[in-house]
Amino acid sequence: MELTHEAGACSKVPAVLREGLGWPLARIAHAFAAAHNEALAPLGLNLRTFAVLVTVAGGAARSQLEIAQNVGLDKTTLVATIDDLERRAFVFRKADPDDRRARIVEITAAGEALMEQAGDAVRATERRVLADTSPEHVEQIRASLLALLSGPLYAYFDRAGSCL
Amino acid sequence: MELTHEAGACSKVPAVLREGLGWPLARIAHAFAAAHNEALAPLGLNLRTFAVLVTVAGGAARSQLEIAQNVGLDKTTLVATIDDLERRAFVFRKADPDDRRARIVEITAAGEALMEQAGDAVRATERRVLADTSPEHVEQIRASLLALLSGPLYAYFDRAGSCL
DNA sequence: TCAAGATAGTCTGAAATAAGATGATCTGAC
DNA sequence: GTCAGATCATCTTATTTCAGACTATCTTGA
Repeated sequence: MELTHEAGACSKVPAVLREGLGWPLARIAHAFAAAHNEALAPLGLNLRTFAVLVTVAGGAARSQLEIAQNVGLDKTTLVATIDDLERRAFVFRKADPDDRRARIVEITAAGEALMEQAGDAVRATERRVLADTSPEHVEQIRASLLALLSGPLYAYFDRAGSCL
Repeated sequence: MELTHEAGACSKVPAVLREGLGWPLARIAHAFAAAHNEALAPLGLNLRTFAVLVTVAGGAARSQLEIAQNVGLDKTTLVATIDDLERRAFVFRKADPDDRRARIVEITAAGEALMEQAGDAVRATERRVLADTSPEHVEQIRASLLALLSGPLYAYFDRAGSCL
């Protein structure tokens, strides 16, 4: 049935690791990230810069800190990420009139265009990588994953540190 | 229902990210790793050293490279990890009589003892973090995740690079 | 036997990561 | 008003990570 590769790929992995959720999650998330990064590389992006770009575009996040928290990045890492995107003129910083400590980050026209392309690439990658899995099943996995956050795992969700 | 926190935790996350599997996987895997690392820290271990320790103990992996591939580590990273464990006398390297290039890594009695403790800690963490999720559901998620490897994602699974 | 290429482990250096410190600014209690 | 403490972005620094080079060894095929 479906688990063809489990034996092949994981048979030598100790039970303690295979039986839990932590190790499978880590490995599969890593594989996913690799697929996305590969798809985004031709555009000069990776999963992280893309995530920041769309978050900036969305406009839901006011400050840089808020962007970092939404996406799941360390504040220090975000500075470098914005620097990178700003250097290439996909976003720009401007002063926040209401709070002179804060910087408002906005997307440029070039950034919007790039984001469109990148969004297509990301969606295409998801489709390609999940080609063997029915949309219903994917949706079910997604819901299950997000549901985990309702439990005690939530305490670890918004920790500092970069997940991308 | 179960998705209480989805709105709270992810409402500001752009749809492109939330709709796919890549970003949720990354964040949740990161949260899981944080929980495990926290639990293992008092023992002087982390998810990576623990994974290597149990793999060595399992004896299924002959060489260092094989350990690295099973666990999902870069070979360079593994050298440092083994160095660390060896310095603290939890494992030791010995010459492979059949291949003088290779080193056989074995666990010590102290390593076995530590592994027992660490295994308990890891299992307890999984239970704690998944307290709100039924064992059947957990098992279903786990099976779904591993099943993804039957598809095109498998190509990215055994890539070089450390996932832990 | 020898050469060519693959493979195991290690080392090096460049890049990425993140904890903590810093300077500027805001907020609230008095 | 002002002072103490919180907050935003950034910088500094120590650590981690990983690609690529390197040595030693094995394998294969002439």
